[in-house]
Amino acid sequence: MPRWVDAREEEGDVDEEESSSEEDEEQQQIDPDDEVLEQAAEDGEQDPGQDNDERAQTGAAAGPSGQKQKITIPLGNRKLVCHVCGKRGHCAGFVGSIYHDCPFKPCYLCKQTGHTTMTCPYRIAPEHGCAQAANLSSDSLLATVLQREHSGRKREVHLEQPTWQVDAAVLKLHSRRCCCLDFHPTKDNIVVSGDKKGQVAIWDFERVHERTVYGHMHRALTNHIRFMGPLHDTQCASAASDGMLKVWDIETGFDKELLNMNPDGWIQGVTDEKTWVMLYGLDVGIERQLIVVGDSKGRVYFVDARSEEKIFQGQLHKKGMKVTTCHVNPVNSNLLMTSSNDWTAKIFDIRHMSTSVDSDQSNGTATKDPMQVAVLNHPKVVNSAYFSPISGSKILTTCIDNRLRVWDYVLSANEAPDREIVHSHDFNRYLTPFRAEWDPKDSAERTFVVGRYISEDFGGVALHPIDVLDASTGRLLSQLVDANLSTICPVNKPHPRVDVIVSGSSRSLYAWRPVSKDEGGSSQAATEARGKGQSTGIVPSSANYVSFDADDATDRKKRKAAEAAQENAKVGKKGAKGKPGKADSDDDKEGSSKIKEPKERKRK
DNA sequence: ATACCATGTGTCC
DNA sequence: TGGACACCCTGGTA
Repeated sequence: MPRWVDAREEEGDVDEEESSSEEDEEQQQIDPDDEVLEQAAEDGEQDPGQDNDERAQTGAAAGPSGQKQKITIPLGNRKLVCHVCGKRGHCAGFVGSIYHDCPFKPCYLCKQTGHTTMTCPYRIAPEHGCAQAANLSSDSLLATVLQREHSGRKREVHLEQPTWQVDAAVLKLHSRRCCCLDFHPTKDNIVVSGDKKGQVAIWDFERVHERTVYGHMHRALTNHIRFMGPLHDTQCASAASDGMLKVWDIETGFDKELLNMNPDGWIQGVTDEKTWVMLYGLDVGIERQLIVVGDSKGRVYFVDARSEEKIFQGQLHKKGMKVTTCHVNPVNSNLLMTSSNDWTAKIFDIRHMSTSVDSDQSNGTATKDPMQVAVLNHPKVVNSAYFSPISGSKILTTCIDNRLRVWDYVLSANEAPDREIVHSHDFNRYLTPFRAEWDPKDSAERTFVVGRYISEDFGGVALHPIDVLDASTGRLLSQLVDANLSTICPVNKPHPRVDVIVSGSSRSLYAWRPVSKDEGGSSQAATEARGKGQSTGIVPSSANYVSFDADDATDRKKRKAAEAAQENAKVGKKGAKGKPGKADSDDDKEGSSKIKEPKERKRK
């Protein structure tokens, strides 16, 4: 299916729809430059405004007015229309597994003009375009490339890096896309996840069928989940867009509301998007059992998990801007870092409370704010800001300007970052925001993990790898791909104790483990396939796949009937039963799967 | 198979 | 300051 075909075209009379696929291919392989130049000359007198008008017209072709003219796209004449810029003569889109940018748009990766993503120097550079922040400007691009050429590309090869492979996967665990993850503080094989509809799940990635789903922990997007620490290892805190901060038990599903920002609920005609408050960034200071949570209005709240009371509320970020993450320093729990849509991350010292500039005076509870120690300015929204996990002295931020920033010392946080790493993760709409996460097992505090937005061609298959990067050099250490995982993985977390990375992608969870070279499975094959330019695609891995929502079109009706029958029978429900995905069917311990529904049932 | 849609941020006026 | 709209390598459902 040609992904580049625009809906507008389909509304028009496409006269030669039946043009053969070879023809299509031929058309798309036209050198964009030639065609573009030619076309630009042709369109010389046509300004962008007109373009827009034309677009609007065609878009409204089916509108009630009916007088809009249909456009005709004579494919035979190679008059392609680009759905990105609306100009004719070229088409942005996939050709096979390789995406061709619109030549009139800046590079998707580094956002600079003059080249496309395919030829972006940062994409080719061995250090992933990593540069001292001061050097990072358009006129240093050449210098970056020069330096690369001087120092050689040998550093790209790092044999000691393991190859990662999906070891276990639970497909369609959630009913909506997965938004957050956290690992159990004491049990190495347990991960919890939350989804876009407020569903939370506990999954055992060693016994892949073992999972528990609580259907309606929240009534909206679960933004963050954090375990309450080893002494309270069945307790989780979660913050969601329904404005609730809850602490709940993973074994019973029993939950307590610690904060409800919208106590009156949604009142039709009164409540709107402006008055509704959502909770975003969440962290737990384990020692003090202090829950820190930010909301959609730039406010941050401290809640004492023991007394279950709010002990602080303050406007720490710009009004109306959401606080995307909160992080308590792992060594000095007095230090708090927040990141926000107001293009900053900030560090606070919560020992020193000073008179607040604009905290909420009305309820009298918040008259002082923690002392602001540093402001980390960014050119765009900051998706996340985390202290390094062991010493707490480094800082890693994810910003939607496609740069990952590293500060080597907290004390220099007020200055420019020590490193900026160009990396494709600018996408917030439709997807959970990407957040780069430190690997807590790396004592050098260099390794971190982040999902990649732009796809890469792996032997004829377009996949979105998960990148393991070195914060000290910007070097790409590993890229995790699997043939069965074709969707983007915005949510990734390295395990704090064992060699596991868990990824949340769409409704599914995947657990990756390193494999040695000789037993290297399909993922390695996939990685190699890229270099060898194999066109055969990737062999499915032999991982323990289990699906809880068999989505085969052929099975769908059967499943619905079965679900209906179950529903009627009103038996303690297990959800759509585990269907072994690929390789394992011997281990289908039906009895061990469980969906607990203490309050409401998982799905209809 | 295809249409549609939910959705967040930036920019322009 | 707020509304309109562009963005345009999504994933799921009807």
